[in-house]
Amino acid sequence: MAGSNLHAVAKEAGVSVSTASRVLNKAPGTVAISAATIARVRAAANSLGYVPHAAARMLRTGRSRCIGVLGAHPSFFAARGHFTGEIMAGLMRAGVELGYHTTLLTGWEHFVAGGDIHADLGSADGLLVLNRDLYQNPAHMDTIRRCRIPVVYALEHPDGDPDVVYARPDDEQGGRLAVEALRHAGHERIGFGRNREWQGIFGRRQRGWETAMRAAGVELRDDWVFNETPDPQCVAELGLTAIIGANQSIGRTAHQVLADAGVPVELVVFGHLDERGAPLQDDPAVAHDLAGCIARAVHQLVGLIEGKTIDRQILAPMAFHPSTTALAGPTR
Amino acid sequence: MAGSNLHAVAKEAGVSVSTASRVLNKAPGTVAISAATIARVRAAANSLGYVPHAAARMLRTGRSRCIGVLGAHPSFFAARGHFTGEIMAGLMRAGVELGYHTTLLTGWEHFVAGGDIHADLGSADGLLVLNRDLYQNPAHMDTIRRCRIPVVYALEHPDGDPDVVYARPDDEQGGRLAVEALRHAGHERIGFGRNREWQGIFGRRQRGWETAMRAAGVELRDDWVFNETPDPQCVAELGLTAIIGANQSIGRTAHQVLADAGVPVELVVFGHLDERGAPLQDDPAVAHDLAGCIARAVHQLVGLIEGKTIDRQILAPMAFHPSTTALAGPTR
DNA sequence: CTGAAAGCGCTTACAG
DNA sequence: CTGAAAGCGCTTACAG
Repeated sequence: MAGSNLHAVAKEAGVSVSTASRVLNKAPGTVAISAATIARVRAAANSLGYVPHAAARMLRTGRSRCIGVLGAHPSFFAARGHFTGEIMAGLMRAGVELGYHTTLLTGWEHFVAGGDIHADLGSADGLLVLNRDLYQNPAHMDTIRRCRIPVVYALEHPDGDPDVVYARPDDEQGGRLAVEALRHAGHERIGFGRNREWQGIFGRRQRGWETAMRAAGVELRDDWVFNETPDPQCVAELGLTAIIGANQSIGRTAHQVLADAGVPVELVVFGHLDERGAPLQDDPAVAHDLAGCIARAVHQLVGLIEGKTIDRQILAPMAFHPSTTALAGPTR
Repeated sequence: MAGSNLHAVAKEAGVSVSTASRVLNKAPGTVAISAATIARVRAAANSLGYVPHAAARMLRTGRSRCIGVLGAHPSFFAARGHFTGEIMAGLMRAGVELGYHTTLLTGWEHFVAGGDIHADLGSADGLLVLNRDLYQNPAHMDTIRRCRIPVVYALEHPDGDPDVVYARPDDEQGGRLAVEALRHAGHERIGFGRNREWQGIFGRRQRGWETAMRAAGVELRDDWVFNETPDPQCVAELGLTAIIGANQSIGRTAHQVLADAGVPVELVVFGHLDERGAPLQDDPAVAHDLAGCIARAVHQLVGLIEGKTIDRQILAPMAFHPSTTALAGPTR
């Protein structure tokens, strides 16, 4: 790199290495140093383009200012969709804010193959887990625990453990929001479409729907929930006039299938926002700020690393975004 | 981490730290060590769960086994599309193969804001540039050069510099491929649709189209290329029977606009493959293996870092993927 | 074939 | 207010 080290800076400033280190590292006021010394060391560091050697610092302090991100299998990242971009945006934003690096733990594949992730985690001060396969496997969890570094979960997280730290969208509240929007437009009989993926997230969205529907005094039946694609005849018989899609694709498909079968329904989906906060889908949607959520998780993690008190369980509220055309009322 | 160090391993094995280090690091046969010693050190390291301290090793060797990835602004990652996922997949694949970590240089935003990226690059052995804003700015290039670490470009790269190292899809060959496919179906008058984004990539695709068309003896005119959306009347007058879209969105839109105006054309787009190598779009497409390309770029970079001889300019061939329905011939 | 020693660059008690 | 010294864990000439 730049090549100059503390020794050179100290020499240039005419002070000892210790003093140079103190000037450059200690928060002003924390330690007594003369103003003249401070000025000379700063000037020397500047003129030499001094950049602290990260490895040396880490060896000494035991901190790398680097967090590991345990994502999913590459094929997940390679899946269609907006997902990865939001995650990246959140990671970078928080990294810049906090002065931390972000390492993709490329060892993940080794890890799930029964390999040893210790080497990969070795230089991370903390671990951000974005992966639900992981914590559902006790052996994997044990491996992570042995690393003895703070762990924060985003997106999905182990349930029922009060010590777990996470930040995620409030999917249940999102489900209630979707019901509210449709009820406001006059709908009373509202179905819920999901699939068997993402049990945690889709499950919470469904629970929100259930809660809001029950609160509105609607008698729910199991067949108001469909998997993947609804049966138009069944929807017609149940008299559903609207559906909520646990994601955009499920909602879109269901909407289309029903329309084609002459059973039109109104649709609200769970969707995404773009980087300017505008909804990414044309359908009316309940959406979360995923990038913001990831960024908050990183803040939690750095808080843990640095021993600060933090909110250990963050639920980020979702918001309803109407489409360009207002929600229509029941047509049947 | 695990807490045990070389010292502990050496003690357990009854050898010196030097010997333990040699056993654990030198390639077998490189250095003379007795078989018994090797066995004892290996056993000790295993039983203690020894993991080398990355920072200490780096401080000593000056190598971090970590490469920096200078991507784009988060808003780019957050854009719709398949892009980021393929990049991630390529990075992870190569990282695992080569035993290198991958650091997202979160300092990019600081960098373009005129900040100093040295601190971020400090611990990277090499730099992968995925960003075209960067090398078009002399000041940024200068900053990178001062880091004195090897640099490899993927996706886009500076033109005309014979020393530059890159791996990217062969877009020009892809353009020729698209023409071939359409000519094979009987088309002779083939237009090209692009926009003003991605000058480098779209320009090369266009150049491939030009080359193949000229080679086929077709007299090209400037108005066979349209920006964003074609003028149906113009297309009809020119007698174009097919178009090539520089990406899927441009191609799709143009195809639709022309069909709506009663000027149907056959369409081939530039597209993507999913992680199993299947095309991601319904239209007939010329597609590249972007993840593979990124992985090859990482291999180049690690080759440079480790002083091996490498292919300095890699052009990965693209392939034509017909859709489920074969290409139709000219209809007008 | 093996070990003792130096040193990578930094931070931090400790001693003035 | 400042400096000399120890030591983080490792690798590698150097000397046996």
